[in-house]
Amino acid sequence: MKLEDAKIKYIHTWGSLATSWGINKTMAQVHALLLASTKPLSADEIMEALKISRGNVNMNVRALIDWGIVRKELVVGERKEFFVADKDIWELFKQVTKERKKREIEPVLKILDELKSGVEEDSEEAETFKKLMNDLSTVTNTVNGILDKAIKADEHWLLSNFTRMIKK
Amino acid sequence: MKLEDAKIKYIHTWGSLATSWGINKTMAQVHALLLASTKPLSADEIMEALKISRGNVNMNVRALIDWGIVRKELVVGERKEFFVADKDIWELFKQVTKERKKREIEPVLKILDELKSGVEEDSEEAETFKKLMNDLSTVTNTVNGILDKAIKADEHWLLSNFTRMIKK
DNA sequence: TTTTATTTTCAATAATTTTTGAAAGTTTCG
DNA sequence: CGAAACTTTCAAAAATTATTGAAAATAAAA
Repeated sequence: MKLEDAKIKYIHTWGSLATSWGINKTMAQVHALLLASTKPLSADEIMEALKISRGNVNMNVRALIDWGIVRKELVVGERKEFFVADKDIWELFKQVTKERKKREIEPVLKILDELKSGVEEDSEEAETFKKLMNDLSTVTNTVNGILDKAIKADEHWLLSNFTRMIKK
Repeated sequence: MKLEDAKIKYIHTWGSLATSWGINKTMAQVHALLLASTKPLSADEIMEALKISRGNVNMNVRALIDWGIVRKELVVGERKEFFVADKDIWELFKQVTKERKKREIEPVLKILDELKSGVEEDSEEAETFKKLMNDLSTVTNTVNGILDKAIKADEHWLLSNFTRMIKK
């Protein structure tokens, strides 16, 4: 397979994985492109590579920066901005995990707790409901805790400790 | 707070969490409704509770059954079908994890491996690319392995073993 | 300061995903 | 069998989400 074709396939694959996990496809593709690049890329280069508009590049690059997984890099003698993605994939994984936890999981946990304690009634139905809120909280909290640990862990810990643990 | 209001808020909350993780909102809401119900519900009852069409109920209930998290239940003396969701939230978590792994993660791993070994070239750029494929594989494989373990674990193992491990 | 390059914004448009609802298909019952 | 009860399908419509592109804003250079 030619490198160019492999890159295209990789960018598409990553984009559709992202889509099925609720992440904008173009955002994932811009990130994938930057990951695979040996040098910083300008907005024009991203436009050209992914055949997307300037506005779209701008919005998605901003979002990636906001997520903490892409940064600006100055190129000497150039006036425009260039962008790079950190090549450490563990760092990426941790950063994405951290952001999603913060943005999506934690607010839900808060609401579940409010609902659990907010209902005074104690009919059978209310009890079922409270138990459900409690169970959902427990699972979500456990998952949240595991993710916390993963975020704090270093690569070595994740690879050895965790990996050893999960191999029966 | 009144139970009815709490239920509505819970169904909405769960629906929007699902949306941000790439799961259809209505599907999550139907599931949430069944979870919170003390008795099996018919298509008509779901339509009424969520104010959605018959076709929509049918499609989403089918999808939930396909995911293995909802099942039909016969109600004596009734001709129509009734649906229930398993109340064991760990079971739900494991089932959803299993399906997403199978449907989304594993196919991507396969492609990453193909791409890693499929490129013959060995320029600097090709090497960067192969390293990237390798790193993405490693992280994805590790995550996949952790999920595998979670799927096989029983509730007790998850709660004690895993929880203890993740608490510093 | 003025000009030029570059980035940002955002209303309009396009693409995608979800939902509807009515017709067709099934199943059950008399 | 035929009718009634119920479920499924799917093309069209609606809703949501993503993208464009040109104008406005900003920053650098002259």
